Amino acid sequence: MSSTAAKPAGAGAGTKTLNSLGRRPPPSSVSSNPLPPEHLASLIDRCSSSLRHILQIHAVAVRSGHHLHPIVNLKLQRSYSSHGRPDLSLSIFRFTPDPNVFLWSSIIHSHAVHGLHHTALLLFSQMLSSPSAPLPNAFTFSSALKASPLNLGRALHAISLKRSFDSDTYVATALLDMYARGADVAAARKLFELMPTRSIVSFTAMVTCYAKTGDIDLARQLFEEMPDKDCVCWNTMIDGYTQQGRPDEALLLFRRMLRSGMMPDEVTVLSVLAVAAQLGSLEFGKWVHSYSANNRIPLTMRLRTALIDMYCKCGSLEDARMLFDEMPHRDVVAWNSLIAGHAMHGQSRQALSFFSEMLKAGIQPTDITFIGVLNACSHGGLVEEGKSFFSSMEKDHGIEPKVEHYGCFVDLLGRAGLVEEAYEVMSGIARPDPVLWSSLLAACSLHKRMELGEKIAELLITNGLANSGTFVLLSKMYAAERKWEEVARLRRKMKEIGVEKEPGCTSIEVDRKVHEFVVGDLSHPKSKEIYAMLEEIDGLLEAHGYVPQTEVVLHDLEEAEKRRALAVHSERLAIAFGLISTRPGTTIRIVKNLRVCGDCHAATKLISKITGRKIVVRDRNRFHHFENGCCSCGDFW
DNA sequence: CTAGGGTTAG
Repeated sequence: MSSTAAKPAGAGAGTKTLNSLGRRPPPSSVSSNPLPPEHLASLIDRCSSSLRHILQIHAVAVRSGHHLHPIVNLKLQRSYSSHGRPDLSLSIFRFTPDPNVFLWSSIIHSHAVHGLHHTALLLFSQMLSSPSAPLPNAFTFSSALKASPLNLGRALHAISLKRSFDSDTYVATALLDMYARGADVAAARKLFELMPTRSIVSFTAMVTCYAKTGDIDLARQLFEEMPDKDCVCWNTMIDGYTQQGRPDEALLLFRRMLRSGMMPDEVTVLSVLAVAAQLGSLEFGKWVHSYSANNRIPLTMRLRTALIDMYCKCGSLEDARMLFDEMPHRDVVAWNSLIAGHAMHGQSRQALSFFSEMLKAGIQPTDITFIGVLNACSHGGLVEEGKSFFSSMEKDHGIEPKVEHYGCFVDLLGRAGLVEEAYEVMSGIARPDPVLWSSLLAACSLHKRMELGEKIAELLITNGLANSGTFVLLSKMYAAERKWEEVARLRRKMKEIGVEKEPGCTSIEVDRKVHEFVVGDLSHPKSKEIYAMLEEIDGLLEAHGYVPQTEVVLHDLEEAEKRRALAVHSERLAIAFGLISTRPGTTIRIVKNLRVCGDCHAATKLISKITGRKIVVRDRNRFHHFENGCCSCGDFW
């Protein structure tokens, strides 16, 4: 056997490895420990779940001089990688005198799976250029492909053809995955169709490709054609719907998965929690939480963080906070969720205090952290703090503001009425995003800055960047000034270029069932009771001095008609349904797909006072907590 | 003894 373990260089190299791990160096002479390498290898297999044990076995291997035995060495390297320590894997590799093709393939793979694509490719190129290194085989190629971008991947594809690796189903699937990542659907499909044998894995890779490029229906079609389904392909399909913003279909598929007897894993739960978060469905989110606890899904960092995010987005900061406090360690992602969560609930001071706690704990913020921080400032109207955070992100933390940060910043200035200043910030950006202009337009609408608003809207419309929101905001400004002919002109224009106003829709969850309402909805089985309740509320509102803000209505109607139009907004229907179908004193939680309208905001404040109910409203932008006649947003939103 | 599909935060 040509084991390298006997080479004298090995022991010295091993000493360095251990020193770099901060462990005691081995004795200078090889110990008489009789553990044979085969025994060590099986020990590694059996202790693979504990990094501590692996480190101990590594020490024993060095003491007995077997650490460079090719199998022991490889298994140690793989163990470190599977524990998320490619750094330790690399250190083993560096101290191995003449790595064989197994170790080369494995070290490239270790970096590729951890997203360290650059290092993986660097190692691959070292392998190709080093005269003493072995020739790469199909294993090496499939690992290198995992780290390859489209252009390099095409070159590797050519070499694969030349060396007939393409008939290897693993290489073929890795190629398919490479094209899928590079969004070359045509190439991926061709590979898939020409594959001699299609495994469940290659099917899943193709389904992923369709789902990621937005063709979710084609993905579904292929999914249904799969002869066998495992947990991964269910997860792919469920998450595809989630990512495309089709939570209802994700949910239906999840239910079907459970019925079929397939056991969900952590990834399924992560995806389904995102569904709960999208729907704002606290009951369902809680059900998923207890489901995962009852079905032995390990409560990993990722799962805890996804739960925190779900609880924030479903309106329960208390549950989010409890989970956060129970975390054994908190990484930046967990902090980000907590900060963003408090920002979206308008708890700006709390969010900022979490941010400073995080810095004190020595956690480096990321670009995402600053989105939460700037959002907190924006929702709280904290202009000076916002400016100072915006400038400090690059200065103190070396994070260059992205378009999203400019979005938050422009929003912050605009909301506070500093539209000119916001305009100046925008002018300083090379390629301002239409989202930024829309945000500024919203500020102009809010602060009745007609002239600038018109200018921005024109800019958006003439550049083909306008969406329904652009027209609605502009219409709102004209309607406020009673320029009905302008409003009508806009409506014609919308028709002409085929933009449709997104219909407002509000949902409420009662007894684990989601009820949806649109404006003037009569389709609910309890419509009669709902409208009776609405009428009762209207009477009470009037008695409490409520005056409808008819200026928010975008049609030139009689005053009485405007009032009627407002009274049947989707959020009112949902609240009325909540009042008749939940116990007195309980909190009513509703979710609206658009921003809550000014009139409904005023009415909801009063309803909370009259009925003594807390009402939590999630709109497109943030949460409003109504209690005893006040809203947590302080009427600033 | 090495290889292929799904993963959280705005």
